[in-house]
Amino acid sequence: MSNHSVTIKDIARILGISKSTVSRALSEHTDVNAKTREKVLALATKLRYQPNSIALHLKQQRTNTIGVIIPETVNTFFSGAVSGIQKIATLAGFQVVVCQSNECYTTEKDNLHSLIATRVDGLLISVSRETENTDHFDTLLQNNIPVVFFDRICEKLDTSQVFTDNYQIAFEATQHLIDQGCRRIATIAGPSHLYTSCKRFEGYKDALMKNNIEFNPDYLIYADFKQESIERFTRRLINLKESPDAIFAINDMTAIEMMHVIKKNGLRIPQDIAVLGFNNDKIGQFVEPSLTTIDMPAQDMGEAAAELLLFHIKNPNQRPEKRLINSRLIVRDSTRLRP
Amino acid sequence: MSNHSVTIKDIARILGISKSTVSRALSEHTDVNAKTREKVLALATKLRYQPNSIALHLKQQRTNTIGVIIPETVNTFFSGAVSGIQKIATLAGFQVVVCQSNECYTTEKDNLHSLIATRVDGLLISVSRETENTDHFDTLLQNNIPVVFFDRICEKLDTSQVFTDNYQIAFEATQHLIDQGCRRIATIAGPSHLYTSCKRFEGYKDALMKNNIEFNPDYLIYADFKQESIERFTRRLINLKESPDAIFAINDMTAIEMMHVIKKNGLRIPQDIAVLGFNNDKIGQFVEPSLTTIDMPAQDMGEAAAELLLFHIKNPNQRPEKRLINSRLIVRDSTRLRP
DNA sequence: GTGAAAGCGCTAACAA
DNA sequence: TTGTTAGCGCTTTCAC
Repeated sequence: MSNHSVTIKDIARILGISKSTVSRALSEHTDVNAKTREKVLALATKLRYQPNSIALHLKQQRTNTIGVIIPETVNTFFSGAVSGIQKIATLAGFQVVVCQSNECYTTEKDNLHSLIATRVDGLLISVSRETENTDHFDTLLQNNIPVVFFDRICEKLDTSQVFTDNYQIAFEATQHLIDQGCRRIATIAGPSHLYTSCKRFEGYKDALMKNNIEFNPDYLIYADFKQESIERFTRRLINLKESPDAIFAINDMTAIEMMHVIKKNGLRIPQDIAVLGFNNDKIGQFVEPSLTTIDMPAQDMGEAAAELLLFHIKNPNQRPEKRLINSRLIVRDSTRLRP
Repeated sequence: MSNHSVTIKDIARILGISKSTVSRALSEHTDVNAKTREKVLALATKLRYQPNSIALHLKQQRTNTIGVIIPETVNTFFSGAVSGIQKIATLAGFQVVVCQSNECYTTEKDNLHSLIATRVDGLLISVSRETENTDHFDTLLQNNIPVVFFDRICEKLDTSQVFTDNYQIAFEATQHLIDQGCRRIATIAGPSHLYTSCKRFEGYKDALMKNNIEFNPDYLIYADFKQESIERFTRRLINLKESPDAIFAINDMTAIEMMHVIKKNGLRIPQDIAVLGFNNDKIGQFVEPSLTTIDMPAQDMGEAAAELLLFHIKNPNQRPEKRLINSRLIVRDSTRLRP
């Protein structure tokens, strides 16, 4: 039985004035007799009056809440992004409801519908690995619900988006490997319908092409991370007749696990195989050799996405915006072959 | 301009019946003429009617939302716990609002107040590292707002709590080090007002005592993780006249960083110094040597805490419950000295 | 400067 | 079975 919370009605009754006067006194806006206001304010604090936000929401038809759909929290990139989102949201007096799709298309749909049902004022979305069809997002556009996609965006949709230069940085990373003397560069690719995977793969291929290195399909691993273990496909790579001299992995955890397998098999890093990660997890500095990686500005992306969303919430009929956030290559020992 | 959403009023008007009949038809509960219901349902789906949950909340004085306050998301333990919470909440039709205290006392207070202000139906809390004074939580008890503390609990408060056997597992881990032949066991302790730190330290000390090993204050490091770097205090340990032969670290990240420093200084693990972590982060398997650690059932704790909270939300005047979830020691190479 | 009344969308007690 | 009415807590227009 929650403490029978005090309402403006109670205050009005006790003070012998009307609800509306109390409301006005509390809202500080309209003119109301200084003495009346004082009395109201005094009683309000005495009674620990707390405005009922639900009633406000109903009145204003807004919830001061933004919904977030991400693949999974237990991924430092996304938890970093969420931190950025929360920071901006809190500053603006908004709550944040976070849902995880667990990389699953149907869960993502469910998340979306439940967030819409609870009437969030806007959404921040990074799509799941499984999401090919994006029809479920049409509701947002149709109903004019503000939405900003970030990182794993949907290019086709005419909404605001915040993303990194996946193509550019993958190109740069591949070029770095080539500059170190690597020629047989393996990579792990996510599903081609996923924005980030697709762009990164293009950057990788174009870097090869620019350096007149033929793309070898044997060096491409499709990671669905479901059945096949990282150990298994790392072994497969190592055992190729012409085994790769570098691996451009999809994230740091995968890179580190691969390094582990490579070392177990008696190969040296980077001399026999150079390894390059993605994400700049803190741990990359402490493994041996330290891991070359790409720093993803997770927090910045979250902040940018949240700012953009708040802008759209406050200014309903603005055109969508695209915001690019730069990532950067961090070279460490796992790829250092030349001085 | 959000799409002028349809209400029961619209349906009623179009069908020429009353709002209440529409409400009843939709709620499937009370008896209403089969044909009327059909018509209502048909029109509702045609118009894509979505009940306005805000109105419902106002009516029912509940929000179907639970608030969560954790130190930080970018910590695999807490993000794991949040996953467990979300799983249970979703199943029960509840939303989850997560706030981070960033290990900061005042932020925790702010989080608490903003969650109370938005009228969450209950709270799940793991206190910040800075939180010594717990008076701010009294509001919850006074206003009868259901709350469950988890992991970093407040023992004094008469509320439900979910925790692991910190004392027991620290004892066991220390005993394991002793069984490996270690005698000079260093440890890193968090603030003594923090439940987990305190219990773990007691377990550590009691294990020493039971084995007639005197506790050496030189081997105790107070980690506030603010000014002093892990590198610096690892060095300090190594350079002691009688340097430790084992370190029981506070979490896996710290353990791994310390391992890095130890190896850089030419010492072998575990021969010169054994290292034991806490958390069972995935990465522990892939570092060299692989890291002995303690598996914390993060997801399980989150689930248990959420279940308990939902129970209290549904059954207002039940007594608080304490729930213990077991953790377990995972022995790997970083402490393996004897067969 | 203040009060009365309507209304946000919904449910539920009471009448018919 | 259905309609009327009141009310959840708040803001806001319109009188006075």
